[in-house]
Amino acid sequence: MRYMTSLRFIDAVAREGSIRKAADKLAITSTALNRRILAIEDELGQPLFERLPGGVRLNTAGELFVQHIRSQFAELARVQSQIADLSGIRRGHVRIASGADALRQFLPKAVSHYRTEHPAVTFDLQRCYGEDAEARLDSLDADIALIFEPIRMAHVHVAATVRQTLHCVMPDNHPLSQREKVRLRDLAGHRLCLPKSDSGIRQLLDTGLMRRATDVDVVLESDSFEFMQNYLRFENALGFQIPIALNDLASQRLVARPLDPADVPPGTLHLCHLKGRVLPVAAAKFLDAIITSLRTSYSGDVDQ
Amino acid sequence: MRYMTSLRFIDAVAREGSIRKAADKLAITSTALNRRILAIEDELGQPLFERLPGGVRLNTAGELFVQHIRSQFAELARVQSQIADLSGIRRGHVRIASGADALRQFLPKAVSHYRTEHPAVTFDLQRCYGEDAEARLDSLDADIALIFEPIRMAHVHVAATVRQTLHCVMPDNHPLSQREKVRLRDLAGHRLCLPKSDSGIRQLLDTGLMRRATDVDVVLESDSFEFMQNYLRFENALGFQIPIALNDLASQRLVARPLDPADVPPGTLHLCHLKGRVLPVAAAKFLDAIITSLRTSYSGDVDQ
DNA sequence: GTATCGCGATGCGTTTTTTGCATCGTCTTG
DNA sequence: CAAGACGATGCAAAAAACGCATCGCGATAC
Repeated sequence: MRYMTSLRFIDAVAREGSIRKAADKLAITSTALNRRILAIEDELGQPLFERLPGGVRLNTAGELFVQHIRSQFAELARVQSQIADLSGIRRGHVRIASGADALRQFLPKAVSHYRTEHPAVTFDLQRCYGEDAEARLDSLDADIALIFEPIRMAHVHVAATVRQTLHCVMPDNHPLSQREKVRLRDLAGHRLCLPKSDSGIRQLLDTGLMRRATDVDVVLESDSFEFMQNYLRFENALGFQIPIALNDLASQRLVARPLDPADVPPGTLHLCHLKGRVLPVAAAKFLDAIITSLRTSYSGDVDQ
Repeated sequence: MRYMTSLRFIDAVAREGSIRKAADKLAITSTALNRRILAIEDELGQPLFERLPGGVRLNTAGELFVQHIRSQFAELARVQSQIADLSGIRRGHVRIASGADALRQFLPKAVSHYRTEHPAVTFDLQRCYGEDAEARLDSLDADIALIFEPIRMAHVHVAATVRQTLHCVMPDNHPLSQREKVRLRDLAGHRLCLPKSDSGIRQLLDTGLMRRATDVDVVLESDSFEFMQNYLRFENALGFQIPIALNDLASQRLVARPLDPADVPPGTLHLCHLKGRVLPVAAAKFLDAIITSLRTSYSGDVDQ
């Protein structure tokens, strides 16, 4: 939308922290950009940026205004999506922030399936660490977030949750593969690969291990399950993952066994959007679709 | 705000139902206006207006878009007000839709008092009949509405209510002026002036009269209490009003006596704004102020 | 302490966009 | 059937936005 150019520019400057850098990204000269900002500040009656020697930074008024700008973008997108929906062809753009878990297996399937039905809908998948997913909802850089334990920020709305029992992943010839369930005390004496401590899986494991004071042999920490998955065979070690992130382990000659819920409480995958926000049609429908799809895959474990 | 010009134009065309008429009002030529609209429709990828022989009319998409535009205006006003508030100036504009009742006495006092404290805040008082007040909230033409019985539309939020006992107004030498309270049966044999049937007062009276099947002598109906007030002495008749609308009756040699609540239920004055809307700071503060002021005047009868 | 570098602001000529005028085609109305 | 009002469009003038060169200022490097 042409008329929003100045607003987009301000948003860009706020993000870059420098008029010249933003101008580069926007492919205009810094003078043009500078003057647009001065013009808006003039109309508003007060500055939006503090001028620092190394660039600019939003002041309080600017903070408010940029927030307003972003919500306008989101609103416009919603209305456009709604209007497009009128013509029968659903078009639109869905921006998803997710941890690595859902990005592995579940989201690729879900997105591709949705796109076969609505080819005019495009997607933006943002891989997030820690509470970044929630932050992106907040800054309106994402419409939907899939977060596995825990929810830290107050103003996200959880549309649905999926309980996920932690699984222990191991080579198919590992002694523990004989068992149906793995208990924490079984882990003693085996080599473990753990996710890094900011991951939800790790936190669940830690509380379990803490409670049982189990002595374990952690040989490796990584935030890439990809890596771990390929590593396990070499060391004949144990990894951990939740069902939603598990794809065909068989082809890699791995198996997954659930951890006893008595030892490690099941974690929760949260499907969220920003509280109080009305999602664009495309995003709302996609959210519906994945909730339905999760309900069929994890029937008893989905709550709305 | 300059960047909103096109949006304001679209809003104007939607209201006027004709590009040429809107262009006149906006003091530009119809060609310029026409082209702006074509440009936006082009960007949006679909038309917003149906072209009729006598002008234009919003189509469904346009309906959605104009609604979006108006909410953007309101949002921008709110943010501006909030930003202005930061610098301590507290400027702003408050638009109030009200029935005649509160406009007589209460609002003039309240507005003038508020303006002594915040001289940079300006006001727009809209006198409304029937459900027009609610409609103006809905179309974002008003920030606050004061409505005396009943609330008809679903999407107004009632910030506070004031119970108002109906009073009987009469010349100070009228026989009924001797009583502390007036009962409905006392009205028999006296001449009555009633407000018109779409007024809240009339509806309360009607239900009361209906219930008691009281036989009354209605000599006059008017929707102007001003008129009635000046008329009562001539006929030695009885009028009806709620306390908030009563000003110095003494100077006109009139008195007011409450109707027994057993006969006529007390009415309710509603202080409303649009549900889900965040009011501009100035409007919100003013609303707070009048609620506080009502609380001191009608202590027991104010609910929030 | 000084030179240098990067930043935002500004004057000025140029380019792009917007506007107004004249005019067209269409539809309703008398 | 003619008159009037409406929105659309070609074209020239006016206005706005832009890019270039340059200034002043503060931080940083040496």
